[in-house]
Amino acid sequence: MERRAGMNVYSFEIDVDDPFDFGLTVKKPAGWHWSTPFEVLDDRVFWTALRLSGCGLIGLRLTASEGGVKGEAFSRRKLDDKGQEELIGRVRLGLGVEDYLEGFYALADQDPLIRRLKDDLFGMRLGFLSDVFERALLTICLQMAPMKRSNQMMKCLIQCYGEEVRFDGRKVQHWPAAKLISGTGVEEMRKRCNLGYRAEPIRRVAAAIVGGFPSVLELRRMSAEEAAKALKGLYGVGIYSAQIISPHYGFPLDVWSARIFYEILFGETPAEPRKAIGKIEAEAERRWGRYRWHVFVYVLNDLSNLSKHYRITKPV
DNA sequence: GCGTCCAGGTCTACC
DNA sequence: GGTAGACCTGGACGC
Repeated sequence: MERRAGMNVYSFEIDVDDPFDFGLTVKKPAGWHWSTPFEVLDDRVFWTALRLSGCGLIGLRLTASEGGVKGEAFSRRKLDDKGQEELIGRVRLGLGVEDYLEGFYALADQDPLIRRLKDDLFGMRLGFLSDVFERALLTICLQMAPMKRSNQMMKCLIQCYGEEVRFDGRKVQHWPAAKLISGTGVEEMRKRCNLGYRAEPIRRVAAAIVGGFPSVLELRRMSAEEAAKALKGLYGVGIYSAQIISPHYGFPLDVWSARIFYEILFGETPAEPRKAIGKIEAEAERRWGRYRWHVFVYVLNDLSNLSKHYRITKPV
């Protein structure tokens, strides 16, 4: 641990087995953020932020290295042993250190879709850095709204209620803290960020987090079923959102992804995608089994290439 | 310019 | 246990 420009800097290294592509992992081609929409990738260096339970918001600089990643965590408060352990656990989860890409890629021998995905996005791991509250904000904003409006709501939440951390000559804006949102009026949030009915579930999820709801690392230690049950207990979080938030592998189909997977699996556009979800889930389970989450992430990040070979409806 | 429709789910009431 | 209807808002679309 050293001091630099008024910040405590904790350096660490994380080994990641091949295949591993750092850039594809932290900045997925479809544009989904790894931790916050305001993080920055510049060649082999990535600046982002995350919130640790005992230390608040910290800045994170990650650099691709031989055999993995070198990291520096910038914090106002010194990271104690518990904080360091939490940090390493979160980054390992984010980098998908335990994703079993070899098993997924082995399917390429018999599945032409996997072969194409492997060629296009070789080394992309599936993890995400964000914690339960940030993932819940994402999924609630995605509900019943076109992508453009979802992005408007998320960016407004960050700009109106979020925090920023300045470190290493950079500034990164990050999601609001659950404690702040749990104490903010529903009506104020609704009007300020045009959240509509979503303001109520956002405040109630925040209150649950403040009340001791399990962190993403704690959910990881549970079974997939236990984690899903806990998440579905949150007001505003249903089956779809729970699968997005959970660190266990799922197959979270909404109307948009259901349409895409139906087109890929059955070669035609479904008249009613929502009603086809059960059929798609069954076929995905049969064809890809435990790797259906791998397929899900790879497909949604490879649509521009896949659309040259499959008839895929463009998103709204 | 104005009215209508509907979107990357979830909850609740009702049967 | 299954299902219809309501829910905010703003952009797209037709006229």
